[in-house]
Amino acid sequence: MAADRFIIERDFLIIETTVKKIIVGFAKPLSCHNCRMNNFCLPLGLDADDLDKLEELIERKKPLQPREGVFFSGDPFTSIYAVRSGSIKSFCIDPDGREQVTGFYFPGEIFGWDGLADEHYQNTAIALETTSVCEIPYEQLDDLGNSIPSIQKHMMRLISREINADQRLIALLAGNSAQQKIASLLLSISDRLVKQKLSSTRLWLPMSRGEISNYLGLTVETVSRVLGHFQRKKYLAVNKKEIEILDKQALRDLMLSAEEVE
Amino acid sequence: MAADRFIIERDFLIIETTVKKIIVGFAKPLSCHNCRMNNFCLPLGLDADDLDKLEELIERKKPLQPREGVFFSGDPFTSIYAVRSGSIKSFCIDPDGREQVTGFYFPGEIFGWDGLADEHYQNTAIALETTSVCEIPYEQLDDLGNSIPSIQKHMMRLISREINADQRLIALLAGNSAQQKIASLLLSISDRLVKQKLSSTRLWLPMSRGEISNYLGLTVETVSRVLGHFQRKKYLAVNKKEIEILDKQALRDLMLSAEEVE
DNA sequence: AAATCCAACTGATGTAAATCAACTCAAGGT
DNA sequence: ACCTTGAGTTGATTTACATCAGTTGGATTT
Repeated sequence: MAADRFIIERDFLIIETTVKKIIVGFAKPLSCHNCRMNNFCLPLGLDADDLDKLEELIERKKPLQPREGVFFSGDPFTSIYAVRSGSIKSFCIDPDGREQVTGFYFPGEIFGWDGLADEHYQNTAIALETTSVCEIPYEQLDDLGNSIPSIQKHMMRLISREINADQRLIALLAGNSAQQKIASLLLSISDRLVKQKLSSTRLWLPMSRGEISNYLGLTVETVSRVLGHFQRKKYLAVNKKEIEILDKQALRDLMLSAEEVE
Repeated sequence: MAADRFIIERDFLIIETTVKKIIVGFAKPLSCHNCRMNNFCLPLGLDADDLDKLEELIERKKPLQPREGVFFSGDPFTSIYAVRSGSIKSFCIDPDGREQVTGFYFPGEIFGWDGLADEHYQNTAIALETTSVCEIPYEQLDDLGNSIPSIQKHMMRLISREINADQRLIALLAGNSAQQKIASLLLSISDRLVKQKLSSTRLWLPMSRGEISNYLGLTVETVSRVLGHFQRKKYLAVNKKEIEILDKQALRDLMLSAEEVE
């Protein structure tokens, strides 16, 4: 008990007790200027002046605990969000009550656009791990867009990115085998980790096997078996949620053709 | 040969010869005000003044022949399009060269947003039948949006609709059986025909079985068999591309639960 | 340290849909 | 009137993945 102390990890201010760590806030004042992600997040392509104005409306919330929700299906649409650190899963509930994962979001990626059309979020978004997000109130963003055309244009481009991502997923789901789906997801996550200046080959999956299988339209057993198969073929080294990509080219090749013989 | 004459069908001016009809243009000056679709197309929610300004930039192109392209994957992004009559299929080419249908668009629906993010269309869009579209040059639309906030807001809402549609398709592809996928598509098309003030039960599919199967991640044979099955169960009457929905509730029930026994 | 829990993995079996292979039929061309 | 072509359907067979049924191992509780 006497051992409790404050420490700093990443951007977080943390109380470390003998048994666990509790994130209590940010270690330093946050701004897009000093954000690791500013090269491809919301600020991308904005000049310093516009960025300053945009900054004023961004609210940095206190970090989310794992499984904590950002917004829920049916909530009135108020804001879009950027992942600052950690990861987010977004999912909707089918008419028959089943959950369907529609996306995973990593640092620098924007989520929440789905609520714009009818002013209520269609999806629920929850943190997969300890996660911090930047909230951008839409009404204010919209006002800013009306006075600064470059921000407006930028915003449209960001929404369109979501369309592109969704359509890539559609193509993946409609026309690929279990192996191709999983290879594709791993390569996609790997690419996105590079943007965080992390290793492209050693990755840590924040989501469970169940969440992966749901996202890809498979079962947990199949995901498990395919990962096992990739490991046996020395494409991967798998240790629970830790994955090392040993042969990225083999995974890429898998996307292009039917699998070579065993 | 002497029998050639001009006739008018729908909005089209047509030369009728003894053997075939050729569409040569529009029968009357076109405007959103007199468009059958104005209740839920681009104009939705705009007041008369704003609509007038929007109208000025809309180009009504001469009707497209079946299979004719509107834009092609890789083309520079210039415009978005609204279907005025007929239907459009949009598709992309996978890394491995396969075609993947990403959407079907019916009158009043907008397509082309996918090109916004990187200023080149990701998809190719072609007419499934004789089709007329309204072209809205994006640069001008954007300028108009900058001076008229309501148009801006409206535009964002339209893009978000595309996201919602794509995510519904993701959920359909990831978690449903062949029967559920096909039931869902038919119900969706039926709903959209109602907006054209057409029958919700007698419908004509402008796309081939191959295009349906590709869109839903199935094979032509499966589509054919499921339609046959639905016909035997008296859910549908199928005659090539003509479908009559006999038991809409049965199709809806299919979406909610595993199928009842044969 | 034993008991509980749950995510992940593995094996045996079942099945929905893919694949392979005809066959039908309407449309167009010669 | 005959031949070709391609979309659609139907049947037989195969297969990839789901389902069912344990087992394992790490984390949490008692």
